[in-house]
Amino acid sequence: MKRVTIRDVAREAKVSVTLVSFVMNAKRDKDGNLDCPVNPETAKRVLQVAQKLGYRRNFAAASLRSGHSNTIAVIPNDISNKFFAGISRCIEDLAHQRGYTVFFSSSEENADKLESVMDAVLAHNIDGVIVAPCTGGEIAIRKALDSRVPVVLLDRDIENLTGDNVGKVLLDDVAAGRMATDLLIERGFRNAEMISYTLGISSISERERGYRMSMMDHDLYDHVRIHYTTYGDAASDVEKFIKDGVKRGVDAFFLPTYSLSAMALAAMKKLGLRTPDDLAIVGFDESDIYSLYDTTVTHIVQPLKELGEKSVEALIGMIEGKPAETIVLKPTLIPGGSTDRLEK
Amino acid sequence: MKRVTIRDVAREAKVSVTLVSFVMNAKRDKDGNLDCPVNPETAKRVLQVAQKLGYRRNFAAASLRSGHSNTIAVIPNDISNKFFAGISRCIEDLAHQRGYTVFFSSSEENADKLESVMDAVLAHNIDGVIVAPCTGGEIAIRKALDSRVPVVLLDRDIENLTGDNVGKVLLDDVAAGRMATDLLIERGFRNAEMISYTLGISSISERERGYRMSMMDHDLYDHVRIHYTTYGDAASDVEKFIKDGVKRGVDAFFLPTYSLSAMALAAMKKLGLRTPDDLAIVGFDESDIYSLYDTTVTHIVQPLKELGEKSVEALIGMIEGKPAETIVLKPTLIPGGSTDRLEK
DNA sequence: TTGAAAGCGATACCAT
DNA sequence: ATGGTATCGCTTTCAA
Repeated sequence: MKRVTIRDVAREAKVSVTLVSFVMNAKRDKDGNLDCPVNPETAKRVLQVAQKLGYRRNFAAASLRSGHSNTIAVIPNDISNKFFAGISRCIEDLAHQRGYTVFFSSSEENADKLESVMDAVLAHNIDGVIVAPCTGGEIAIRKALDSRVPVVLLDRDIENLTGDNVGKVLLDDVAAGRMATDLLIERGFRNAEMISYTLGISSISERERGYRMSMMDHDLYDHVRIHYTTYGDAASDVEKFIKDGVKRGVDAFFLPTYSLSAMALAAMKKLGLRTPDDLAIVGFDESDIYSLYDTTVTHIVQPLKELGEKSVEALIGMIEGKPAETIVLKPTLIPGGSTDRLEK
Repeated sequence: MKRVTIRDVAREAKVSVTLVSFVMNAKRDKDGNLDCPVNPETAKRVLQVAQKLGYRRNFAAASLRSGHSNTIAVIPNDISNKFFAGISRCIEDLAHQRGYTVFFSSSEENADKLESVMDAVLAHNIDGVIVAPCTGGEIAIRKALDSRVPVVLLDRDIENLTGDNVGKVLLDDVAAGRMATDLLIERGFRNAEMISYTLGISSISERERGYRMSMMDHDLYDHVRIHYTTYGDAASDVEKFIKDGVKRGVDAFFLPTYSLSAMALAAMKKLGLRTPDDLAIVGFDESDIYSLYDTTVTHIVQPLKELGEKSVEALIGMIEGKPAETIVLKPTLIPGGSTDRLEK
């Protein structure tokens, strides 16, 4: 089955290739009419012939000639991460609806991988990129900007990256940290500590900032303590932090990512600690485990759908020449049993 | 910054575009030498100039001319599904290593969506497709085959789809169903039932077959019972099945997918039932909840890495002209507390 | 080992 | 409203 080209359609419909091209690119307006300078009769005939012959546009040719591809790339830091799995779907839905194809490729929290993905992206004439940058990702992102490809930073900010080709869709991470800590304090857990990653990523450090601010506001400066770990060491470190913490009289932990939350719950199970009796817990992001753990877990959720959709809108806006936007969305706190006030 | 083309490089290096093309496409052999009919000196110069000018191949042009794209598409039924999130990464790693770019797009368990994704895929000159078909996906897949694009069916079989352009990488689902049921019976849970989807998908119906076979082997024919639900109704149906089951004296349930497992555990929590005391449970696929639930949950895991890698290998093999393969991999059973033998 | 030139299949510009 | 044609950047003969 040889490939059907625009020329075959033109010949069969007895019109020029130009006409066929017009028709194939015409968008339907709300009345279902083709909005292009073509006689409706002719257009209909072309459409029928195209259908009959099984014509399919050759993207490579279109992209080569026009310089754009109607394709955007999404580069999460980790595709198997529940947060991004959810967001991906929203991004894809909206982008598709706007006539864009979406291309996913994870950076796996690695700057070199991000750079190689970015090279592929640029080689593919991709019109715009949504990226959750990993540490050191600035170089790769500047490559895109140098090639005049607009970028939306999703979830993680790089502060000294700005310009009319850089949009941002972020969570109000300070508010998230504050919310979590405020709740703990209000419920009587005044000795609340935090476990965090030494990742150098804006979202996490802002959550830390929120925690600190809340503690200060409540005159608990002396109790501020953030324990740091890395991806590799987290499992054992978290267990250690919790064990030591309980010994020292810590009554609550705030976990600013899903992975830390899961590890904390696992560690508590292993250590035979119960929540909120031995330790109150505030986790992050949505997960089945929060509702199925021995006690339901209080956690902070991000507005996935909005994050995804806003980033697509911002990106397509930029592709179409609108100025870059920075959008900051609010988190929500879902209370569970893990922060119930203790009877004294 | 205007785009640098092969011609710019040729001019600067004082060679023909042909030479540049050769050099840019040459693969390095194990000694690091470029395997192409070009003087090593010249090649080196070309490479340097390309580097200096910041040359990047224009994929659209290459693909238009050569007819292939070194790109494969992966179409899972649900990208936010943990099983596919894990497998995606393995697929991407290996494909990338083999010089292919990977393109993900979910069918969301919807035949129309699959068809539209497939259209996009075919329009993009994609060299091959790995797909986990949803019900009714046969039409879309035949489209690919009609265009001579090789396909690998991953995880789910369509039996009457065969040919030298159709590879298959599947789990031995009958064995999975058998394993689960054998374990239950061996541990004394003879009144084991199953909850399943009316999806018409091979993997699930084969798991049912395994369950039935095991029950028959143990002369428990009278106890065979499979409850059916749909995605939409699952949450409430599962709860109902479990509640009724316990009343009727059912002592175990086998849940043949992750989502059913999660819902069963949630339902039990809600109904105040404990495992294995009130009901033994065998779940499917990996999840944090299996280790963090009140009692650890026995479950069956699929060899994600192998599934991913075999499918890439099979597909690339077909792209390069090798015959199609069918590969069936074995599941593993991870015992947990949810099937502990009850003291009488 | 090197180069010239012919397309791949669209789009875009300029005519009509 | 419709058509002619140059062109996008590369790969691929074929010839030197």
